[in-house]
Amino acid sequence: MTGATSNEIGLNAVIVAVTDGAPRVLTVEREAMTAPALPAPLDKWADRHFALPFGPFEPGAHRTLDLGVRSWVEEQTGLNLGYLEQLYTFADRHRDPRELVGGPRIVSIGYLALVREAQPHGEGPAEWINGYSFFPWEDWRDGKPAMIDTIIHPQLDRWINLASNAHKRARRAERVSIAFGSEDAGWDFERVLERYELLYEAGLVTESVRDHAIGALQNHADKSNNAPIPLDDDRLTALATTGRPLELDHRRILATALGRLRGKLKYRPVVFELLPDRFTLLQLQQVVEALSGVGLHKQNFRRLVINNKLVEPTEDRVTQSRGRPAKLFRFRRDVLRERPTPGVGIPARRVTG
Amino acid sequence: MTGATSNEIGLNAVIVAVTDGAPRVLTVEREAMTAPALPAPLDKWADRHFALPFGPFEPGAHRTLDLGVRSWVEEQTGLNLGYLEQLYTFADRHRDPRELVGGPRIVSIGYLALVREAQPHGEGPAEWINGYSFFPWEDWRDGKPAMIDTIIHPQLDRWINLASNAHKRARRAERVSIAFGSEDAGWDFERVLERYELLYEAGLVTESVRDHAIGALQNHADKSNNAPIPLDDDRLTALATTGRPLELDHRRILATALGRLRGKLKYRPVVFELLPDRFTLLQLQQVVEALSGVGLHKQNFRRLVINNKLVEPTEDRVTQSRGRPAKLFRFRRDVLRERPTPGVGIPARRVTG
DNA sequence: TCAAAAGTGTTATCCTTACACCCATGT
DNA sequence: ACATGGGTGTAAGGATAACACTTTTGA
Repeated sequence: MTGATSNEIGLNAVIVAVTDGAPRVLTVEREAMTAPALPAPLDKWADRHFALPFGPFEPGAHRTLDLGVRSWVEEQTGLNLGYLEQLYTFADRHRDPRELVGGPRIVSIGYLALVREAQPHGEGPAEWINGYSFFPWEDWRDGKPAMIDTIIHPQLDRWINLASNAHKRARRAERVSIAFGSEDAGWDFERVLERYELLYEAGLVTESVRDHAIGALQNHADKSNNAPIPLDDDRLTALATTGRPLELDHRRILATALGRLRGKLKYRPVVFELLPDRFTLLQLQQVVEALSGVGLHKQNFRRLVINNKLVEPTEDRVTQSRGRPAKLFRFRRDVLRERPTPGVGIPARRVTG
Repeated sequence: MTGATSNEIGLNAVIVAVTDGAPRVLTVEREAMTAPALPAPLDKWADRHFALPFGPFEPGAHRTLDLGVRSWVEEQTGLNLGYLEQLYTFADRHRDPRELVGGPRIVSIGYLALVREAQPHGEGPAEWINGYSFFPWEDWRDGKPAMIDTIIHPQLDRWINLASNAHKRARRAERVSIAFGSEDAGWDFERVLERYELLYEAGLVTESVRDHAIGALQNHADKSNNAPIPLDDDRLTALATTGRPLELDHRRILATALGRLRGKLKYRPVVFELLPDRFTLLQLQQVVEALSGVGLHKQNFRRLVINNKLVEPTEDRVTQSRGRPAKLFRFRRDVLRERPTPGVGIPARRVTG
């Protein structure tokens, strides 16, 4: 039994903005907490280590968790958070490997914050990073990413076959087909977390190799007699393409956030938290596309948001645009009172890939 | 500053079953943590004090939070939980009033569990209680509860007018109309938490009076110069009809659970966790009705679940029924693989009230 | 004049809702 | 026979998705 017997509460914030058509996530750089030597194609991540912003929960100072997050985010980055939502509380054993050397169990309460633009931060080594550099398989705006068929699926198939009996193979196959789609199903863009967890379990993300190396593998389901996953060239190539790692289980927290945000788009008007007061319909569409990771059908998108009375036109028009000047719209706050679930709707373009 | 400077982690479980057409919640009875003298119509709650089951999080013994919940629930009640989902983490100052006398800040991680039937518990003073006795205004199966128009709305209107300026009154009015519906909006049965919080703030539930009496009012927004809410006869009558209180903020946790469960019905096949392996469509409908709190249109409900391929018929039929024997159906697990959001759909009957 | 974007119109199709009706069994 | 619940048919209305097309600007 390696379990810690005390615990500590931390707060983690996933702070999201959308700029230049990409979802950006605020990260902080810091010295690595745990840096085992990693095999060659993964050493590109060896120099700099990024984490989600985090801070302690101080019961004496913080009346609520929300206020706690707001307060240290402002201190650390100068950002004044608008929309803020509790995500999930993470507390798995060994999520912080310092437990292995006597450290306490760290319970982290994850938060999702949306800010209007990626202003530069106040002080401290914070940096806005494109969200899809952590999840390259999630961005379908230019069609299905090739890596899904060339790399992920073959590796997952191999992982399925490494299970120790037919029943376990079937379970793995079912999970893969739910998470990554199949003939009859298709891609469900909300299942970000399920996909990340599957890749972690299948040993296809850097964190998985790292945690394994230091004896702190998160998912213990595989203590069973499943065959270990050989670290051969194919798997190494795969590992080099599955995106940028984060410290501890922060990429899992980020996956939780992206999945939640994608789900929420459909039934709550959260996009507007990321847009200026007045915006064009194209801007609105591009923000939705950036977050949902799918390309949208322009005409139908416009009609949906207008028919659903989510926005109202203003008198003004954009001038310095490339084509015909667009009307500026604003969010119609009254929908909140009128409709139970005022989301944006995701009329996806047919995927050509 | 009355803030505690240390904290402790607890786990709370909302354990739900549906029996005899009512959603049941497992509660434990215990000596009151805080029992101020309450005005007359409220003393019916003075004898016995109920709370949600809770237990400590033990980092040494519990590999994950989920496993922690499962383990002490089994110990305390003998129940073997099936479906289990993390709800929310509660940590507001004074949520446990023992903080006022030097106790630590208690951070509670709330869980929702669904069990197949309300079997009697193992040991300990646990009891299954009808969920709507905590939220009488949430049960619309026999039409709109009269109390909404006769009691809640008048009292909320009064509360709106107690705000100190026009802007605050407008904010309150908007919140009321979103939570409780209005001409253009209607009742959104998922907003259970918003409604409970509004009633708490407006001083219309017992907990609000209790917490005020001991100086631990949860929502501090009203430290402002809003007029206090007079505790006159009308308000006392209202308080006597707004349902059974729970210890601490457990009714808030319960409201969170019910809201989440109602939302989830629509896009995840969670109902089946509450039903036996094989069931009739009427049973299925009644469970959905019990949870969502609305009556459903029989024919359309049947077609929806069948067309959506959520269930498949078995060979067997029920025999001891009143009318024609019904086919027994079972959950079609394959939908999980086939459709992204396999929920039940809520084709409500027109409300006649 | 052309590219780039804004914006309109029109279908086919599917899903939902509502209503009407018949069927099988126990009392 | 009739009450109770099981079960089917159908048609109207609305929302969505797919398509084709026009308009207004800057370069």
